[in-house]
Amino acid sequence: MTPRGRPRDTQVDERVLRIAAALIFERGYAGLSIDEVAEQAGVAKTTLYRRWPTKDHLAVAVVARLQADDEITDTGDIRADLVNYLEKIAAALNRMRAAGGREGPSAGVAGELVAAAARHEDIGRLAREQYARRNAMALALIERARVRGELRADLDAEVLFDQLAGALYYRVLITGAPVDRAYAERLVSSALEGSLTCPRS
Amino acid sequence: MTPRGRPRDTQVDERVLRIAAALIFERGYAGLSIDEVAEQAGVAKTTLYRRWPTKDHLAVAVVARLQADDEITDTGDIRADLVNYLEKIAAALNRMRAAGGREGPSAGVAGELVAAAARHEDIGRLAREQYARRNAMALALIERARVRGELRADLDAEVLFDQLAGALYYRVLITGAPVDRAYAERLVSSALEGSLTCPRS
DNA sequence: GCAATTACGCAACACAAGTTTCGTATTCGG
DNA sequence: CCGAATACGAAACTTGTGTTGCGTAATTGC
Repeated sequence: MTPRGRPRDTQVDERVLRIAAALIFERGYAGLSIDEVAEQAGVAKTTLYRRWPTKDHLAVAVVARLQADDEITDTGDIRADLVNYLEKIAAALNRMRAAGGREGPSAGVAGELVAAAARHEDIGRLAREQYARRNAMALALIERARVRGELRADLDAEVLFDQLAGALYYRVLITGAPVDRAYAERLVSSALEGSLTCPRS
Repeated sequence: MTPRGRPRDTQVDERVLRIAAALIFERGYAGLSIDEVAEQAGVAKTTLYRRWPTKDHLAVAVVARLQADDEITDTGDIRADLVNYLEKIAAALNRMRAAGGREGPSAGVAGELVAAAARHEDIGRLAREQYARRNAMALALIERARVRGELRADLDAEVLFDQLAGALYYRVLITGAPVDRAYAERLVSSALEGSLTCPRS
């Protein structure tokens, strides 16, 4: 079952992704030119399009390979675990936001990737699978804390994670406010402790 | 201090926005062509670019004019008020998501607008001003509830609103999950009541 | 070795966003 | 009425994405 025809040059993938990463982080998404990548990589444009059908796909591939697989830590202290996890997400978001050398509160490359997921069904599906994987890890963490009595029995874990992750994305993508460890701590405190004067009433 | 030269034809703005709205909601952002809008409106392309310097600006203008100014209701029941407010935000998001006739969990036009805000400093600034206005109204609502004793005195109002609005945006833009009134109720319950087994400990 | 299959490079092309140039049309201030 | 300032229309142009056609190279199955 070996593939029939001439095999692809695997060095091309490596070289192209490296060059594209340099361009996108130096000049931003708009500064990433397919023609320039092809020229710098010494390949024809058709060779690029054989691997990544659009510029969006190439950009997603570039960013995807930098995303360290966020491993989750379970120390038994749900508050600390959540803060650590959110800090990893925030770091990834800040990396993407910094791409392009912007200074202001721009969402940078992160905003373009959201649009890419909206434009192409396959990118959207891929992204949702990634988020589902992450979500499952976080839900498992929350579930363990619930079982051992740290969290309420009638907890809505899905909503809790939406609240935490959503607040980070909202600030980066929409309001442009900063996200750092201090914010993650405020966020977890607020979500865990609630807002009512007299809860469970 | 009347402007010097020939005045702009105000009918053009109206006609162009109407045509652009029809195109963007029927065929999505990619199906919005400047050339086609100009042709259908019976004006030259330069006339469009005099008013909206990029396609992104035109798209933002189209969507902005449909956004009903979300008025906030203060019934004295913070839970009900928050649910109502979130439902209005969700309705606006669902409208944008529906644009383009997609079916799947795509973010539709909403994703493109996020990218537009990331690409153009002025659009980003405008958007942040809008969100700041909305945020201020929500914060005032929360503050009143806090003063009358419904909410905790040491509440972090900024984070609370990020949690609520952020979860909605996160689902629409990132995970593609649905947002409706039932979800808004789960969200408010979770945020208000907290997650800890024994809060204030 | 030979046919089928796939990859590659090259060049031309289609298409849309955005720009430039230039001639003409309005409006205001004097 | 005249000149400055701005708007409009038409057309050519630039740039970048993405496509197509074709000749050539590499690999597999036979």
